[in-house]
This record gives sequence, C-alpha cells and structure tokens, in this order.
Amino acid sequence: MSSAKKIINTLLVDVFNHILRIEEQMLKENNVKLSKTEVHVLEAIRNTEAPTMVEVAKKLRVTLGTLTTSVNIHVRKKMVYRYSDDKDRRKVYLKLTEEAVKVLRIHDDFHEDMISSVFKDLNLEDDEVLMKSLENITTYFKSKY
Amino acid sequence: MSSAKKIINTLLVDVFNHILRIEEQMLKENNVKLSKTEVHVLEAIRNTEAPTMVEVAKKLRVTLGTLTTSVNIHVRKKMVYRYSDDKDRRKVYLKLTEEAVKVLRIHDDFHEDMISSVFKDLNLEDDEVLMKSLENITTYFKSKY
DNA sequence: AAAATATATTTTGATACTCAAAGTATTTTA
DNA sequence: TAAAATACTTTGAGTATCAAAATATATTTT
Repeated sequence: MSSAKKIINTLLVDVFNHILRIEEQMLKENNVKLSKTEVHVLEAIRNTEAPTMVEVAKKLRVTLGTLTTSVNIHVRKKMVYRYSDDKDRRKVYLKLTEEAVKVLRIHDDFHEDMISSVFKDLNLEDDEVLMKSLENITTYFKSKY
Repeated sequence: MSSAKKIINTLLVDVFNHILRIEEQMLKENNVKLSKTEVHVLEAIRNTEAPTMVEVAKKLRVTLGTLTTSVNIHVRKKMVYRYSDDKDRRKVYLKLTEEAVKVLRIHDDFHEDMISSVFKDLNLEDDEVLMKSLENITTYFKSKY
C-alpha cells in the first residue's frame, strides 16, 4: 500500500475506533448508563424522517429482529416509546422521550467539541479545497457501496 | 455545526460505520463464517509482536476474560492455537492457523481494493496537500485523546 | 526456604447484541 | 376473496462483553 493509501486507511479505521472508545468513556463519565450501541439506536431514531421499525433498522443496517429487542430495552429504560400508524396498522413508529433527547445532547456536544478542537488546532476552517475533497470521499463511499 | 465540520464528522462516523458493514457482508460473500469481531481478533494476533493473552487483549482493549472466550471459539474453529512459554509457564501464546492467514488475506485485499478505488476514481494520488492534511488529522486524534 | 505478593490466565455468572427462521397481523394485488 | 407482500415480533442459538472469583506459576519479602 502506498503511503497515501495508508493515510486514508488509518484515518478511516484507527481514528474511528479511537473515537468510538473515547465516546464510550465520555458517556460513562457523564453517568449515562447506556452502551454506545444503545446511543446509536437513539441517534438513528432521531435522524430518520419517519422512524418506523423498518426505516430505523435500515439506517442502522441491522435486522428487524435485532431492532425489536433493542427497542424493547429502550422502552423498558423509558428512552423510547412506540406508537402505531392509524393509516397502516402494521407500522410501528418510534419516538424519543425527553430523557433520550437529553442523552443525545451530551453525545452531540461531545462530537461538536471534538470536531471544533480539530478545526481550531489545525486551522481547517478556511480550507475549502480540503473540505471539497473530504466531501468527495464521503459521497464516494456512500454511493459506491 | 458548520458545514465543514459536518463533513469531517460524517467522514469519521458515517463512512466508517458504512465500511464496517460492507466488510461484514464481503466476508459473508467469501464464505468466511466469522464475524467482524472475530476477524479483528485474528488481526490483533497477527499484529502483535509477542502475542500472549495479555498483549492481544491490550491491543483489542478488551478484558482477558473476554479474550479467553473468543479464543476458545477460534480454537474450536481451528483458526488459532495456543501454546505455552517454556520459560514462564503462566504465559499463553496465540498463533494463527493457515486457514486464519487465508481469511486475513481476503480481508486485506478488500481494504486494499476499497482504498485503491477511491484513489483511482477521485484522483487522489498526487494530492500532496490533501494527504498532508489527512495525516495531520490522524495525528491529532491519536495524540490529543 | 516459607510466606506474601504479583502476574498470567481461566472460569463463572450475568447482560447485551446479533442473526436466521418461524410466526402474527395487516395491507395490497391478482 | 384468495394469494402475495409488507411490517413487525418471537424464538432459538451463538457471539461479545464485563466484573469478580478461582487457579497456576513466578517473584519478592521476611
């Protein structure tokens, strides 16, 4: 692998793993007693336009069965509730409770702070060329695979 | 969050998650019946100088108990074997079987291909400025946190 | 050298995460 | 209206994870 390729590989793999671990620790420090998987479920619900089971499972790329169990846990912990569609009674919509919104805010702040410090320390803000390139890489991965 | 920040955040979080799923599917398509976690254990064994339980667990950042169970599974699947140190009989070394080496080769090829196609399609190879920036970002995350 | 401490690992008990396949309920299509 | 499709849950089973207790061996202390 060329050194340029190694850089991208490292960025995508090592850095991400690193961030995930920091994230987990940060949640623990903030007395959020949810795992990172659980937080990702909350995130997926929030970021899905019409968050039915199918749509959220698709976003998380897990099976419906997996999502059902994890939503059961969230409902027990009062982080999520289910309600059904009047028009199509097969559909189950998911909604976050106040508590879940609060947890996500902690999570978001962490991300915001993390990214902000990269920008500040590396003076990235004005680098339009870099941003364009990164955007291309992102788009590439999302479309190609 | 500014749009530039969003781009970085997306690259680091969404893209990586995406890659993980693709990786999993690719393994399945290649009839490798191991989970991605299992492949990561194999990788960690390969990338550890003197792969004792302690060292590999450290690299994976899991407890020894966790590693014990996952090594048990690998041994059952004939991917890994244990042998002990003559000098210090408490120590257990791990070694990959031929089969495991083969699986890792599939995994490596996937990564290589993936990165190569990004480079080719986006003409990244000669972009020294971009590479320098990405390297800075990587270094930043590794050192700061 | 015996006792105490430290190190390396496994075992145990418990919970979470995941999937595939089977089952249930509802809606759409033929 | 019967058949097929869709949305979801349940079931059964394996993997993933941890903390704490247990085991075995090595090192240090007295």
